[in-house]
Order: sequence, then C-alpha cells, then structure tokens
Amino acid sequence: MSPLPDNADHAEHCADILKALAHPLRLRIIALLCEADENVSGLARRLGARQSAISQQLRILRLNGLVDAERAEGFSVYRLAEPRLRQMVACVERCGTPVVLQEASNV
Amino acid sequence: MSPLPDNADHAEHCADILKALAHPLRLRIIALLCEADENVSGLARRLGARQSAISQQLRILRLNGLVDAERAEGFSVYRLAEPRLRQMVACVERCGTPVVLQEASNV
DNA sequence: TATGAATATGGCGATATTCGAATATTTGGA
DNA sequence: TCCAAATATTCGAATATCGCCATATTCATA
Repeated sequence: MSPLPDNADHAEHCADILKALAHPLRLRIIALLCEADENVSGLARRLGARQSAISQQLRILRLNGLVDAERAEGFSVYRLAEPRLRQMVACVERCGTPVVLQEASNV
Repeated sequence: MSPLPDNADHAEHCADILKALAHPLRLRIIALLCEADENVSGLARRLGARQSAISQQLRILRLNGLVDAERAEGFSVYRLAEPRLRQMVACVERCGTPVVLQEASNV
C-alpha cells in the first residue's frame, strides 16, 4: 500500500519534514502561519520569544521548504510554502490531544 | 483557533510525537505497523535493517507511547498504540510527495 | 550618505542522537 | 536442566542539535 516502508529515500524525505516540525517553537510558528501570514517581530511578540530565536527557526523552516518570505514595507512577511502543512498541523494536534478531551469537544 | 500557538505545553507534547516519528527507520516501522502487526525479526527482514537497530527504534517508539508489544509464540509482536497515527502517516506521506506526482495519481 | 529599525548570521558550550558491535536477557522446546 | 532462537540492552565514538549572545546585514527614510 503505502510506499514508505519500501522506499527509503521517500522515508528520509518525509522524516526531514517531520524533523523540521519537531520543535516546539517551530511547530508554534507553523501553527500561527497556518492562520495568517506574519512577520518576524510579530511572531516574536505573539510567541514571547526573542527575535533571534524566531529568525533562527524560520531559517530552518525556510531551508526545509516549509515557509517562504517576502519583503513588504520594511518587514519580512513569512507564509506557509506548503498548504498541505495545515493538514499536518491539524493531524498532529489531534494526535497530541488525549482521546478524552477530543470526544468531549465532539471532534 | 488552534491551541498550539498559545499553549506551549501542548506544542511540546506534539513536538515530542513528531520527533519520535522524525527518523527514517522509525517512520518506516510505523508505516508497516499501520498495515499489520509485526514482530521484530519480521520488521528487520522487511526493512533490511539489523535486529538491534530495529529493537532500539522500537524502544523509542514504545517509550513515546506510539507502539506497544505483546508476546506471542516466542515473538514480540508490535502494533500501533495510537490508531490516529494512520492519519499522521498518510498526511506526512502526502506532504512529502511532490504535487506533480500526487495529481498524476489523482489523489 | 547616515541612521535606526528589522532581520539574519556566526560562534560556542552543552546536550542529545545515531549506529554498530558486543553482550545480556527472555522464552519455548528437547 | 540445557540449548538455541528471539529480543533487549549497554557502550562508545561520531555527529547533530539546541539555546544563547553578539554582531552583521538589509532596507526604508531622513
């Protein structure tokens, strides 16, 4: 069925995507960008993190092709480079939520 | 909307799940277990990996609550501990597949 | 061109991961 | 009980990642 078990290259590529997401701050950045584009200082403010930390993690996300940036009015506005990430985020969020809570909210 | 950006604890927990998946061999193990339960040597054979490598990665998956094992006829049979992982795997697999190929297969 | 805000990068110590080899443990059957 | 297959664990060296500070770069505007 799934090509993943037999295709080591594909597995490696998918693992790279997961690895890029597998960091609390990066995951929260991505989750914010799922809702709307945002610039660096906006992200830093909303996440309560230092600018350099945000910029560092954005670089990693950029190098992995998960986000891209555009300069606008003096700001670097970041956005999701891959719309399918919204599914990913929703998925991991469900996985990380105890079943009890999930049923309670009737999802 | 999503609780991820504002809830650092939840983000950390989700990142842990992603981290557990973010390894080529572990991802392929999970992908196999999505289809059917399997024992250690079966996994090693089908993935062309050493027994100790499989066992090591299974331990990590076990400690993270992604799989669990049951002894049967002399073998340790592993299975998914979390059915929602099937969605996760399908999701990351789509994300890791170039759009071109995806459209070609009409998904 | 000079300035300041916004962003990006370099470097570094500490910590964590990875993989193979060797070894230990568990288990079922003779 | 003893053996052999199946699985698990330990160890060490190479590598990678993290978090943070300091600094560099970019860019719009004066």
